[in-house]
Amino acid sequence: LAIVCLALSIALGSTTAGVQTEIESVRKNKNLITEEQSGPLMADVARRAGVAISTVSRALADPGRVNEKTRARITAAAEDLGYTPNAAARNLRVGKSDVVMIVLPGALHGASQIIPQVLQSINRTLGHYGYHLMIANLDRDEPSERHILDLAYGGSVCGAIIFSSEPPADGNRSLADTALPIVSLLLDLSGATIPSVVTNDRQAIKEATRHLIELGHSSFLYIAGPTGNYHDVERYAGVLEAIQQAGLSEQAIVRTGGVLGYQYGFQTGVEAADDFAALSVKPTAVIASSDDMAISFMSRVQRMGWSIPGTLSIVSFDGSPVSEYCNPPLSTIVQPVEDMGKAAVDLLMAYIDRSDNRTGERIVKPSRLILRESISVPRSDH
Amino acid sequence: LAIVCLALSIALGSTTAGVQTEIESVRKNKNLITEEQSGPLMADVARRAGVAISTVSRALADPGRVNEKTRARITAAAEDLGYTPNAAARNLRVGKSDVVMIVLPGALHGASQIIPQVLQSINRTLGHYGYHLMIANLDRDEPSERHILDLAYGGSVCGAIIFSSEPPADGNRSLADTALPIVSLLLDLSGATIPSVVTNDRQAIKEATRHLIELGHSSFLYIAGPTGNYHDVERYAGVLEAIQQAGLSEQAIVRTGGVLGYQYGFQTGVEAADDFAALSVKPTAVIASSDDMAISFMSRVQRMGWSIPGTLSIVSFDGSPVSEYCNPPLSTIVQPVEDMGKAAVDLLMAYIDRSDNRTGERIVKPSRLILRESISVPRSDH
DNA sequence: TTGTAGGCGTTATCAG
DNA sequence: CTGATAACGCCTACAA
Repeated sequence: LAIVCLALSIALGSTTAGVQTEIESVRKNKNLITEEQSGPLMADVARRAGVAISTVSRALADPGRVNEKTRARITAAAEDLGYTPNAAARNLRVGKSDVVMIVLPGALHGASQIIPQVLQSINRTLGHYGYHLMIANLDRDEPSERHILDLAYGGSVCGAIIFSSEPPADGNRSLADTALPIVSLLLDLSGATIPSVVTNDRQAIKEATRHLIELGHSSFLYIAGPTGNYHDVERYAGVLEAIQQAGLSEQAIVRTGGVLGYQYGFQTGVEAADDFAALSVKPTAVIASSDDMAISFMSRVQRMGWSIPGTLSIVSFDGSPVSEYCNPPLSTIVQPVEDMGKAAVDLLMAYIDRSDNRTGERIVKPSRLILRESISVPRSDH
Repeated sequence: LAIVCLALSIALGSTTAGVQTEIESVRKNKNLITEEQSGPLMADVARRAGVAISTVSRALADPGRVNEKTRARITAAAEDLGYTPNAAARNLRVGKSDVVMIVLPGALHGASQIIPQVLQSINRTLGHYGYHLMIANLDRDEPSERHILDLAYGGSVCGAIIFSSEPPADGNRSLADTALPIVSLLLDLSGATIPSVVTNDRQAIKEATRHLIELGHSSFLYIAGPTGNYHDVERYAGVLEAIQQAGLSEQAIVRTGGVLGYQYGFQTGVEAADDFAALSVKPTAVIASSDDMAISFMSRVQRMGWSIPGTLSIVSFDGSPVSEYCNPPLSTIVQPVEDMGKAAVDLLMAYIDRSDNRTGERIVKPSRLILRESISVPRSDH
């Protein structure tokens, strides 16, 4: 006990002998075993300001409802003691926490490049609202999913953002079935009544494809992300629409990739390069569903002797920062990740505040094609 | 109330009429305003299993100290009801939370490439210990730092990992002064009695430099990270040691970069390329303190007509996944990020469990140079 | 082995 | 405008 108070008085710096006894007296009847470091309590602040605990609570939470003079005394006392309210106690009392969790996919696929940006944007926006961010890594195994669900069902979090993955579930519980406010980011789950913030995958890649067609390309290699994945479905559909509207048939596209379970997209790009090499008749343009794939594909294909964009044009999806510094600089569809992160938080906050029942709202933040040197007119040797 | 119970009985699926009344009766005297969704309570489980609340608590926390038969009844009841303990209540009672926070730097510098890996490694290891991970984004401004300190002082977290940044502080509080267990990751803060998990920045880059010297290089461009930064200091020192041991003078090194405040390292690399172009006598080798810098530098310098490694060799630091797919593939010093993340968690857990006073322990996980095609013997035209 | 009772630090209701 | 008081849901001596 002496050590605790000594430390405190040192921290407080100066004439704090009075404080020491005050705190000590409050602590007298505490269980001596549990007693460790925990900081000053609201009771300590109250004592120092010469008011009741409840008044301190009010002064701190709702400064309007307390006399200006006493409020000043109280905040001063709190400041002096370095008081910080105990979050667990508050959460327990009000039945709600101030943390939101983000569920990240275990395998990053193409997403690895943009995760730091998304996290930063989300966390910053949450901070603005006074909330904190908890990470839940979604390895698709039982203990990991249970861990996540415990957070939701145990009241540790008051909302969740699901990043590019399906809602986790174990035997009898599922994130989707909770009353917990949820927003899906990147994946469109609005059909399952989960509000979603997405980009226009299909439209954006359709326009990129149309651009290639206008340049004269008529045969394509499409490098797919994990088959069946929402993004894969949407993006391939976009390519197909452009092809068909140009009067070409689906035969104009060679599909490769599609393997599930790679940690990064790079491996897919490497294999796609081999697939390309094995083709008897080579497409003149490549559409990759992530920058990672495009980057490793380019690297391997250049090493095999093809030149980009001389004999092969390439465009991909993500807009990762590194794409600008590839060789050649990569044409890519830039996702507005910061916008999307912010929008997801705003949407989630709206659901939390109004405690609305969930609707299948959907917000679309358009992506935009950036043309760089990886694209040109097709080679003529074919 | 009826709605709540209806939802519950639907969720439970089958013959739950009895359950409904049980839960209802427990809830009878709850404040009807606060009442929202919150799941089944321990009291509900106790009632259903026909035992006292304390017995349920024991059965769940310490299965050994309860009769096997009643334990089975209790876990069955908990399972049926989909019971998940309330985290806030438990934390309040035991005076400790089960979440650890990671403090991330606001500006990512070179770190952007490895953050997802670190996060994943840390979160996975924490999950193994039964802990959760909270993110604290360290923008260097007052509200943001206060936000972080509230987490620590409010008992929201039971430990912190500081990733490549200085401990945050506001007026009277500092993370470093807390009794909170802290581990520094990447930055060596062991001198300030903060246990640290680091890599051998100096030694690793020294060996890389020595390798360049052995190939015949004797003039270098060093692209620095933010000046004064720990990594910058260490890495430059490593380069210098190698140079001097080879009998060369510090004049053999041209320094560039060093700007603080860039979000990514790419910008630094771009400027370094301009600096390189402006030099009247060109170095034959480049040492970049992050992959980001090296990548954008290569891109720009190649565009200016220099070939790599023909006229210029380059090596950098980080070992980001993309480095393998650069053009040419980039020689880089790979940091064992997953190892380091795991080690940081293990170390933190040790401090939490033993509630040791902090010592200045330091764990070094060696980095390793990977040689790829961006390095060769120097051009002879000089 | 199980039940009873008290308290963790807040907030919110109710009188004064 | 302020003070006393009762929960919030769980854990843990202590008693049975």
